[in-house]
Order: sequence, then structure tokens, then C-alpha cells
Amino acid sequence: MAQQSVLRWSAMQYDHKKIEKKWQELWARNKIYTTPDQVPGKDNFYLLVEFPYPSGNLHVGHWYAFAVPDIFARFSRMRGKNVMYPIGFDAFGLPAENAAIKNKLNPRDWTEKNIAYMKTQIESMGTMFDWSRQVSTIDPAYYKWTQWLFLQLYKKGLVYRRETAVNWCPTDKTVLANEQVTDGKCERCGAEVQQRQMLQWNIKITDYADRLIDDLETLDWPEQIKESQRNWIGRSEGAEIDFALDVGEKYKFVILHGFQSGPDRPRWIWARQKLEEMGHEVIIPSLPNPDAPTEREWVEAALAATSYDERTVLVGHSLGSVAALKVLEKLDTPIARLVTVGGFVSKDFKDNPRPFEKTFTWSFDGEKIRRNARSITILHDPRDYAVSEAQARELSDLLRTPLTIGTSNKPHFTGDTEPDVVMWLRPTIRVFTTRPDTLFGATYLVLAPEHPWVKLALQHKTVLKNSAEVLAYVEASGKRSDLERQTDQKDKTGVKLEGVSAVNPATGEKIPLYVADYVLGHYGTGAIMAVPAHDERDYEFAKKFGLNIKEVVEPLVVGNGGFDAVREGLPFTERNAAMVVVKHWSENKYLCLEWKKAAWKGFVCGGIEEGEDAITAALREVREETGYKNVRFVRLLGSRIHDKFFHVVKQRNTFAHFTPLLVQLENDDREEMSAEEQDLHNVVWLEEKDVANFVNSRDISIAWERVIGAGVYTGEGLMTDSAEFDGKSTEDARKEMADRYGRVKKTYKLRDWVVSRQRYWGVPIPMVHCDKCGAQPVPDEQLPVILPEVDDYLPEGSGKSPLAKVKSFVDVVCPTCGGAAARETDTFDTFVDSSWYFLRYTDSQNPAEFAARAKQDSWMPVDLYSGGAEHTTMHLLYSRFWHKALFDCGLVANAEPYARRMNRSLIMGPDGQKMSKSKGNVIDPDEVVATLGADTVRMYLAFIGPYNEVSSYPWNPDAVVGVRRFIERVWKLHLKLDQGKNIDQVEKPLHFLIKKITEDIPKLKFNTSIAAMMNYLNEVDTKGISKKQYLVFLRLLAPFAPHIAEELWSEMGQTGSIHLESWPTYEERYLIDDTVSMAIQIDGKTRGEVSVATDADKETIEAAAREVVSARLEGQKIARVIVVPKRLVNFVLEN
RNA sequence: GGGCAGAUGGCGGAAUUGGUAUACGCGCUAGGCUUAGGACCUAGUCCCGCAAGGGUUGGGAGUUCGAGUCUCCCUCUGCCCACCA
Repeated sequence: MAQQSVLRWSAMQYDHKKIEKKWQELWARNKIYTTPDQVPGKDNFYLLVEFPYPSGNLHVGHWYAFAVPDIFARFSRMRGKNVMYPIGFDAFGLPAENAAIKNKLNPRDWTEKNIAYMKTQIESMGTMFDWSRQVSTIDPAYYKWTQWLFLQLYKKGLVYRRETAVNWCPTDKTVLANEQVTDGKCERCGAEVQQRQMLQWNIKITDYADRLIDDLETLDWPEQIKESQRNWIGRSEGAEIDFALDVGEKYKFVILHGFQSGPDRPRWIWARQKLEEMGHEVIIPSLPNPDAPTEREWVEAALAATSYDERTVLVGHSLGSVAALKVLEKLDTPIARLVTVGGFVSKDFKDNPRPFEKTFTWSFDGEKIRRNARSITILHDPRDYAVSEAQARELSDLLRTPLTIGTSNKPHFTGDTEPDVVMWLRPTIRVFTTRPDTLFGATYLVLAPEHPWVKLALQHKTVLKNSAEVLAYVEASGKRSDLERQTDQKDKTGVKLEGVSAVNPATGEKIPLYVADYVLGHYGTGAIMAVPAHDERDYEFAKKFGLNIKEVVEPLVVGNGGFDAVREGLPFTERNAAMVVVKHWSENKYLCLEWKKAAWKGFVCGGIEEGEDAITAALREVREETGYKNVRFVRLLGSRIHDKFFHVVKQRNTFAHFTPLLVQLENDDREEMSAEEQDLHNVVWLEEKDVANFVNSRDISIAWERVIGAGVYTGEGLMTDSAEFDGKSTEDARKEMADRYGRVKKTYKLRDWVVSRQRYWGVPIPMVHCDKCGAQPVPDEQLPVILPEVDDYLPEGSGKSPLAKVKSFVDVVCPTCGGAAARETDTFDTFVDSSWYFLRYTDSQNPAEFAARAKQDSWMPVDLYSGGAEHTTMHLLYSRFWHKALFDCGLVANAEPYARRMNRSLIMGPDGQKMSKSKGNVIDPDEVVATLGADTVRMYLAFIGPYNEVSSYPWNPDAVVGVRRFIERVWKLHLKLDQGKNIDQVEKPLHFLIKKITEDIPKLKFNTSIAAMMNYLNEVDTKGISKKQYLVFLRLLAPFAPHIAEELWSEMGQTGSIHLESWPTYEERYLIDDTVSMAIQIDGKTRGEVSVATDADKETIEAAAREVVSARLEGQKIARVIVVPKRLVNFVLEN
């Protein structure tokens, strides 16, 4: 039925099916969209859209993504630019693999079929895509370069392997994508998903964190996209602070100093103090002849200095570590621990030879040493000037103990203080905090379940009194993903570490330790100091576990209501005051004041007079301001609250220090208030639930939150209860305390990029594992590593990809030693494929390079990158990083790939919901194109709303018809040209229209461009239009509706394609109006309108306006008149 | 839990960037053409009111001669959070 009417209606109008097909074929045959790399006299313009995943069917979103930016591409071309608008396919990915497993299809066949079909669909859009530049990530000619570029990063040292958690299904024995996990269960079999550690390839994107943030400044991107990237990287500046642990055991530390050193060096005095603080004994013998030491003398001195037993920790620094090893060779009973700092067992130093090389012997009894030390730590400084890493490794091999890499204050750990050394000597927890200023308020520590110290403590079963409980907790949280841990913040869990405590380095107090999974192992140091008074998470945890809450920051708020904003330049009057919350004598109500002379709504507040305390002042103020006589003090409401504001009544800047307190009335006994007080404010009694909404300044709110026990003060303020820092600003204290108790440190939320995927359908990672040589890159001449065909796409069962089952793929010779080796079987994350595709477009067929530099230089950086908001963080960040790494390798010319970026909105179903098959609200663009034509769909999508703002627009089937109607009317117009009587009248609006569209398209405001065309059409429909004007109009329409514009252009007898025409220009002389209509306002309200000459002066305008509203102005006194030429006149009356 | 964005008629949206709120389109109402139909034509359409007039940009406050636009507080909605692409 509906179908029939469409057919009949269409037959009367233009036949979009015939027209669109005809022109698409002609354009392709004439190759009008093939883009040369350079055209003399033309600037290049690179417009990029995110290439699609070939899911098999085009949806409306694809039209929105490709056909709407096409308007900008065509416009730019008509404006004289050489425009590249390329397309390709991001064709590796999980759906193909799922289809392969489920329907026994070959993923390559499935994908290639989809690409072929989707290409025909995309062609129906009538875009100016240059198909000769098409790329596809599954093409070996493409992924050869994906592999090659990865190896460039590898060779730059940006690639490493590390254990990383993955989702693991114990039933299917496979790794799951987040997408395949619903509610913690495997999507396929419903089994509980576990977290499992696997060795994975990582790329060090964190090395680039600072540049990825700082270079955003150079980009013409919307601020919110930049902000998202900054937040994703999550740089926070803070401090690392070490908390010493008291594990209940005391040790004797014997420290052997190094060559040309002695026990009086500042670092040893400092270290001694740190250790003695914890009750340990410290012995630092002065070893003889430090400038010309001999082994015999030193070892004897060390042995003579003290006895060695199971409570001894022997520490050797530099040459002292050699002496320490020799001491251990001579002992009969083992000691507790050996620590070497900057130690070595051979004499080939990095800088120069030393005299003791001949007075010490360089062979060691490793076995005996190992037997005589129950545990061993080898601390190495990568910045060491003398001891090389090779030397450190020899020591590591001898003692069969892995190296511990430390950070020195001065190379070779020779600074006046060396926190890392002490950290490794005594058990210490290092925390990262962005608020070192709150250190005095740190009342407990929390370690992440994966914190190394927790593991260590669990291994030594005697350390924790509740090992079993802690172990159970650590294991349980290991099964939860990060996301779960972050989202389940409401109900915090954790377990106390019984038998150990930490020492707050500022207060010296002993504080408890907890393990809790609200602390993440991979962020900061995996441990936090908890300040429950000033951090919401810590507060919740502290309340749940009954932990001590200590306030150290007094809130400072600044002119918070707007009306009381501090007036610049005026001095401040300081005063101490009471802020009094008054509770009702019988009901659950509180007394609030509403000021009559200002917008202020709050509690009774008043100055504390000379010789008065806060409580006396409070009782007096309540009586004075409200008349209530019988007031009883209940309690103080925490710390003072400071407020800098403009006192509206007294008309001066005030810096008030409020003491907030709670009082209660005994009864309603009340005396008459003075007229003066009555004039100031109303007394209002409010229910508890209404107070928060009533009060309107931050300081009052803070006091109220303390009454009802909600909220934690996390803002800035003044220090209190923090010894000599009291009274300082939190900002100042932050810097000073970071230096005093720890060191300043930056941390990032961004983690390194895990590029390994245990999947078949991806680019093979071009690495080979050799038992002898370790992981080796595949040599360039062996690239690409071709993804082999397999029989079965099911994973191999141990967590490896199906490639592990292909013997011919896995078995290779090591490229370095020629021995037997195994090929890496993981494939790349598809974000790797898409991190450089825009470079390939510039030279898509090049067999010898990923893109020739000259071709890149023609186009890069991308002038405008249009895409979906969902790619704001990951894809954009990964590809920016990749580009920067290539830039550092000298492979690309720019540090940033995309000069301008815009995010597009989402198209919803007609019901406003996301389109999905299950909801039955999917619009099939092919169907709409069949009935209404591609031009209509393109224009409707452009008309639906602004393209450069992120929103969501429902597809409205009725509104599409409105656009079709517009195109119809344009079409019909060609039958009645030069017929109107007022054709000259539409010349002026035509120039306005050209101006409007020319300005709107670069701003991507296609919707208002189309509205302007509709307006113009409405005008010419009644007034008529000349053929000349019509041809201009068609050129304006061409980017939006390329087929109908081309058809009418040829219908008008024009030769050549309209799309090769130039963009119309407007003439200024048509844009000038003689008169202008202005609004007349009285007290800001529009009361009339007046038409005046455009260049009229203010006096003339005012006189004309007075005339129009003379009746309303009669008898009124006018305080002032505001005249804004070409806009309005505002008469402000005296009140 | 964190981050980002947004809220204007019955609906999608417009507003010269602090200056006449609701352009354009849809829908709706009435009339016309028509055997009929409507995805055709014409007119009307923010709300209250017969009118004069008054009100209106999620709610509340502030700054300003003037606020959809700037500031603060609140409410609600959408998007993203590392193996979907």
C-alpha cells in the first residue's frame, strides 16, 4: 500500500534510482575523484574518517560517518584545494574469529566477502572517496609494515614482555575479551571468569606520557577531547613517602663502608638514625686505611667489631660488599641477611682502575656465602659511575639472587641521604600520595593485595599473625578484575595485617596496616597512606573498620555564593567568630537565618570578643540574634573553618576564622529582639532534611555536613595539628612536607600498552623465542610473517592462540644463533593496525616502504580527522603515541599526526534508543536509499543536528521525507526559471546565502547551511529565480546532494561535472542593508521595535525609540539609557 | 567508583557568542485540490488569557542596564573506562 503510493509519487517526480546510478558510474569512469599527490597551484587538504570494521553490513552510523564529512571534502575541493578523502578497512578482529568458530567459516573468506559487499554499499553514498588509495589491514602487503614498524619500536627499546592479567575461562580454557565477559561470567559457557597472569608483549607508552599531555597544546582540537586525553593519562604530581615497618623483631645491622669512605659520612649517620628509630642496633666499624685498603685488614676489622649470629644483618657498600662476602666465607653459623649496595665481585670498573684491585682476591666461595646468609638483597644503581650492570650480574649469578634496581640520590648511592638503601635495609612501605600535606593525618596504611611486601610476608609465615586470613583475601581479590574493584567502591573490603605496624614518619606514631583491594597494585607504588579525615575512600574504610580519623586541614573557602565574591583591591579585615548550629528544644529542627539585606542564608554567626571563648560567644550571639535565652552547648563541630568573603552588610572584605559548634535550646523562652536585629534577618526553623538545600555558602555547608556526619573535607585549607606546619596553606605544606619526608614524584594512571592477543585473526607478532638468545626480532628480509591457514580456530587450550597448534609456523631457526627456536604465536591488538593506517593512504601501493617520505610530506599531518567519540581516548592516544615513536625514529616528519580532530554524534533508532536487532529499531540505509535516494539520506543526516558536537539523534522517518520534499522542490524549480516578477529581489538573499554556507561548512554546521538553503528556496518559490541564480544555487547544493545537483547542472545545458566547478563567491555590496530593526527594552524587557538607518547615531536611535514607547515612558523617570547600535535600546527606569 | 558531555516548544534543533528566545524541518490544526488516498497546495501553531497583558530556555541562587549564553549549588540524561572496533 505505502509502497504503491511511493512508486506513483516518485514517477511524477525525479527518478533518483536512475539518476544516482548514472552519475556514480560516470564519475567512476571519468576518475574525477582520483587524487594526485600534488597539483601545481593548489594546496593539499587531507580529510580523514575512521576506517570501518567490515562487519558485513553498512548501518546508518556508517552513512553518518562517511557521507556527511564528504560535504566538507567536496566543498574544500570546490574552494580550490587538492583534497584527499580516503577509505579502507580495519579488517582484523574478534567477530571474524567468532564467526569462524561458530559457523566453521574461514575468517579471511568471511572478511573479504564483507569487504566486497560493503564497498558496493559505500559506493551508493555518492562520496568522493578515492578508492585507488584503499587499504586493508589484513592484506600482507599492509601488515608487513605493521610488523616492520613494531620492530622499529622494539629496536628503540620501547617493547618488553611482562606478566599481565587476562580474563580466563577455566571451562573453555581460553582468554576472553572484556566483551565476552558478562557479569563476571563467560559469555559462551557461563563459567566464572578468573584473572590469570600471562607473559605478554607491552609497549612503553608511559615513556611518552608527558609528551602526550604537553603536545596537546599544539593541536587544534576541542578542549574536551584534550581534557579526556589528559585524564586518561592521569598525570598526578605528588610524593613518595617511606613508612618504616615494625615487624616485632630487632636486628643488629653491621654496615661495612667502602673505599675512601668511613662511618662518619652523612649517609651513614642518617641511616643509623633511621634504623635506631626502629629499635635496631647499628654497628658501623671504621675500616683501616680506607685510601689503601687490604682484604686481610678489612675482614679482620669487621670480624673483630662484633659477633655474627642469626639476628645480624650484614650490609656492604661498594668495596664493603666485597669485605662482607669474605666475612661470610669465614663464618660458621648463618646470619639473618646480607645486603650489598653498589656491590661487585670483579674489578673491571666503568671509569678507572682502583688500588685495591691488587690487595683483594677476586674469587669467592658462592656456596658457602649463600649458606651463611638466610636472605640476600643485591641493590644496584643503573646510574652507577663505577659498577657496570655486567659486574652487578656477576654478583647476582654468584649469589643466585636477582638484582634489585634502586634509585639513588647520587650515583653509586653516595648521596647524603639514600632512602632506597634504608628502604631495603629495614622493612619499609613506600606510598605514593598527591597530598603529602596531610601526612600528619595518616592513621593507617593500605597495601594492594598484589603488593610485593604482602607476598613476602605471606612466604615468611611467622611475620603475620593472621596469614591464613590475609592469604584468603589476596586470593579472592585476585579473581576480581580492576573494573569490578573500581566499581564496587561502596562496600569496601579489607583485612588487617596483624602483628605488624608502620611508623608515621611525621608523627612517629605507630599505625596499623591493611590489605584492601580499593588500592590498585599497578598505580603509584601499590600502597597508600590513608588520611580518612581528608579522603572519601579512606573515610569510608576507616568508618567501616573503626579506625582513627584525624583532621589536619582546616577548610578555607573563598567568596563562594557569588554575591559575596571578594572585591579586588580592598583590604581584608580578619576576625575570629563562632558559627552556631542551633537545635530545637523538642523537635528535629535547626535554626537558620535568612538575611534581609543580602542573599545570604545560614546559621547564627558572630565575632568572638576580646577575652571571650568560642562557646561564650556562641551563647551570647544566639541570644542577641534570635532572642532565645536558654542555650546549652552540645559539642564542637571539628576544626575551624576559614572564609574569605565580601561582607555585604558591612561592605568590606572579611577573612573570618569560624569555630563551628552545635548548641541546643532548653525551651522556647525568648526575649524581645532589638529592632536593629529584627531588621537584619528572619529566624527560620527547618527540618533536618531541608537544611542542606536552604543554606547557600560553602562554609555553612561544611559545618552542616559535620552535624549530620556526612562528607569529608578534601579541599584546600590551612594546616592544623601538624607541628610546625600549623597555619600554613595546604599548597605550601604540600611542597615542604614532600621534601622533608619523601620526594616529589609524578605518577600516571596510564599503563603500558599490552599488544599481545591470544587470537588467531590478527597480525602475527614478528618475534622468535630462542632458549639461548631469548626473544629475538624477525629479520626485515623475512617480513611479513604470514598468518598461516589453520584447520581449527579454537584456541589451543593452554591460553595460547590457535597458531600454537601449527607446527610449521612455530618451528623456526633462531635468527641470531641458528639453533632451534619457537615463533611467537600471539597476534597484535587491532589498535596496532589502526595506529598508522593514515600514513599508508599517502602511498598505499608502495612495496618498498610503509610510505615514501615525499608522499607523506604531501599530506601529513592530517588536516581534519573526523570520528566517533568512543575513540577519544584509546585509538587517538595509541596512534599519537605510535606517531611520536616513529617521529623519534626519524620515520615521519611530525610529532603529531592529526592537526584537527572532531567527534561526531550517534544516530539512534526512531525510539531514541541505540539501534539493535533485539529492539527491532534498526534502520536499514539500503532500504531508505531505495525509496528516497542517497541525496536525501545524506542531506537528512547533515540536517539532523550540528556535526561537530557529541550528542545523539534519533532517526525520524517522517523528517527524512521533509528533506526529500526540499530536493523535490529544487528539482521542480528548474521547470519555471525566469518566470517570477521579483527575481531581482532574490539576488541579495542569494549573496547572504553564499556567505552563510561558506562560513558554516568549515565549522561543520551543515544543519544551519541546509536551513539557510531551505529559507532561500521558500523565498524564490514565491518571488521566482533566474537561470543564472539557479546555477549558483546548484553549486551551493552540490556538496550536499551531489547526484541531483549534477543532474540538474547537465539538464541546464552545462558541460563538465558540477563537482569540478569552483565554489560561488559573494559580493559585499549585496550584504549591506540601509535600515536595521532594533529592539526597544524597558528595564531589560522587550517592549517594542524600531527601524532605523544602519548608520544612525546614538542620539537619533534613542529619539526614535522614545517615540515608539512614549506611552509606556509617560510619568516614568529614566535612570539611564543604553544604546547598542544595530541591536537594541534599553531604558532603565528609576526604582 | 572515576572521567567527559549535555538539558531550549509535542519532536530534531536555531540564536550574530552577554543584546528582539524558539530560525529551518518534523508533527499537529483548519482549509484547498481530489472518486479516494497523501510523502500535494495554502494558512496557523512556545504557554496562560476573549483581550489588554503576562510568563517561558531542567530546578534554585548570583553577577549585569540586560543571562539560553558567565559564576555557584542541586536534579536528571547520555557516552567512555584498556582483549568490541
